[in-house]
Amino acid sequence: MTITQLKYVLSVAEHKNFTVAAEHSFVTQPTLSMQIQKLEDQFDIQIFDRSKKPIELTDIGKKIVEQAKIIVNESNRITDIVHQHKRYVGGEFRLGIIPTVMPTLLPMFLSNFTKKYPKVKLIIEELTTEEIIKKILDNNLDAGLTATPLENEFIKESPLYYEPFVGLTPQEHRLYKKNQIEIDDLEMEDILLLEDGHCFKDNIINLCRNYKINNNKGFQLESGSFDTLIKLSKEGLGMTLLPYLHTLDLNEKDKTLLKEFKSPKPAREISLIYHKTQLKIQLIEALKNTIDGVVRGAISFSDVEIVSPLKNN
Amino acid sequence: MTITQLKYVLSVAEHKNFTVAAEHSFVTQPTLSMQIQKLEDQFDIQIFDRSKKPIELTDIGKKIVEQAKIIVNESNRITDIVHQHKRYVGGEFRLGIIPTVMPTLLPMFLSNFTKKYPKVKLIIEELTTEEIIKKILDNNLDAGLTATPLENEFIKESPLYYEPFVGLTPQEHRLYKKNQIEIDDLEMEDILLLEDGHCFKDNIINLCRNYKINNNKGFQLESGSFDTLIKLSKEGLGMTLLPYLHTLDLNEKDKTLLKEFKSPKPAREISLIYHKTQLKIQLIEALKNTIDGVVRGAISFSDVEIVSPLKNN
DNA sequence: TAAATATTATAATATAAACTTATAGTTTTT
DNA sequence: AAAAACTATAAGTTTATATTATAATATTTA
Repeated sequence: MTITQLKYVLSVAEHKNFTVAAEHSFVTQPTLSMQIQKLEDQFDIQIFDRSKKPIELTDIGKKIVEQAKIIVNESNRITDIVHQHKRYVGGEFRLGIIPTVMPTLLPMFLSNFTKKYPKVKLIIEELTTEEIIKKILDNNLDAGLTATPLENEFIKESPLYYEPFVGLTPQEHRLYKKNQIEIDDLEMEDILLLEDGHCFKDNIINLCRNYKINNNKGFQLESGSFDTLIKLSKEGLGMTLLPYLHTLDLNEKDKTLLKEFKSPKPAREISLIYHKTQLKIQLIEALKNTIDGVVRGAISFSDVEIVSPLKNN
Repeated sequence: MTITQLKYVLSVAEHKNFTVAAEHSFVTQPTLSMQIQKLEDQFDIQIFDRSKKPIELTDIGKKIVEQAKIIVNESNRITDIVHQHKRYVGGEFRLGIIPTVMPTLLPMFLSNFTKKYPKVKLIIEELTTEEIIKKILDNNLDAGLTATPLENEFIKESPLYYEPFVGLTPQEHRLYKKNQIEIDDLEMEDILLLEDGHCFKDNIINLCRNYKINNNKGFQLESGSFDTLIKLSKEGLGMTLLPYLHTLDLNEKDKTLLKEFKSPKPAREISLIYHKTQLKIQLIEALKNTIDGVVRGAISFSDVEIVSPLKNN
């Protein structure tokens, strides 16, 4: 049994296909077939049920895969240990970021980070929370930036900042006259939301849920970007809610439409999340500290109330 | 990096000598040197400081060794998983037993066990508690039978039975007339003890410690076997204390000299101990159940008070 | 201090393992 | 029924691992 063989097993278990798994392992398909057969022969078991299409894991195969994950993970940690000893912060780092955080946060820390840690190759993907969690669990991402808490037993969350929601009300809106708004003021019917998949939408739904359950508007209109929502809102189709950092980019005229919430301001918690096994932990720490540094100046609210980003909560 | 290389590193770390480590790994010394060099080159570090005699681990080497232990351990677990799936209980099992348990307990379960699990090759060693702990930690033993509690953070204890101490008083002894004895009756000066290294001796010392601190007899006489102690005792050199199971083997005449303790009887706790990582766990369970079965008939005291086997407690 | 001993590193070479290309054998899809 | 997709097998190459022989170096012993 070799670590390489175990990696091949994990790859096939992930892709349910020898050919694809081989490509991802940078070897040819016969290599993979042979090595996995060797492993199966050695223990006199079948790891995969090749009669099923797509290929399935056998019962014992599932257990082997679980243990293989542990072994491969622990063996990856050796590199971590060496890097830590050399105080070397480098290598690839795959970071997933949710769409509603990406455009505001990324520009704030990216150049800082790459200047400070030039040997790190940051590979950033814009993904939904669900995709990020899945990829972290499958070891296809090293960390993610998402709204929290997520309540996933295998994922560790390290909160970075609390970002209040800010209302944006058009002039003709019933709340326009108010200086500050309250959660009780909100009515789902006249709030414009992002489309499904954005956890920011779930944040808002959770925010309102306790107060108004019905959310059947006369029209259904969901967009993928805040800019669209803002435009629609200004046309009088309803109010909308923005994350605080997004409001910093608005022009002066639009800023007059903003309405802060009364304290404690409802806010979303944005965290760096990563696998509990904490691989590449020194890189994670570096990233955390960099973001902490840039965010501290821009955003610091003391009296906030965290709204969960989870669905069906 | 391969698991084999890591095993070589662990072997050298253990034996502090490439040549000896090679023998224990069943390869030649150049193989070991080369493979370890390859590992060192790959990470561009030195694992061993070869200038020191005997060889020492470098700082980073120590960390590598710790991680290597985890990886090797977790990879050994694959075999466990396969065996468990096949409901196969077999292979080598290395068990350490302390001298004061060996002669009484081993005959009780050995033939039962080998009959029930014919594919297991039990390798039994008589060792002191300290040796057993060390060997379990170094993965040179799979489990041990010792007095507990040991309070070792890496070792799990699974109590098997509670074995009361029984006094043996010669006819001319001041306690001979008593029907039952109490801890307060004991005086270290007239108790014959096993020699150093036996935890049973430490049991007795702990038993007496709270009542009489001074243990300076006019003569010093410590033996390695209970049989010698019994003979000496019968010659009038003092009383002695025996573990309950040992008293079952005495002849009828000697049995008249036995004195039970008043309830709650002071007793030692005998446990099956093994590494917290629980390798070969199904074999450990098998052994536990077998011993449980044979012991249940022979020994079952409900009202006992456990005496610690630890020194300086 | 020199010789003997013990120990690790290196070189040359053999053996074994891992990988690739080519292709056969299945199953699934069109 | 033909084409496509996929896995297994065979033959041959490359790479990795191991051995034997020996050099280099330090440590003991005489």
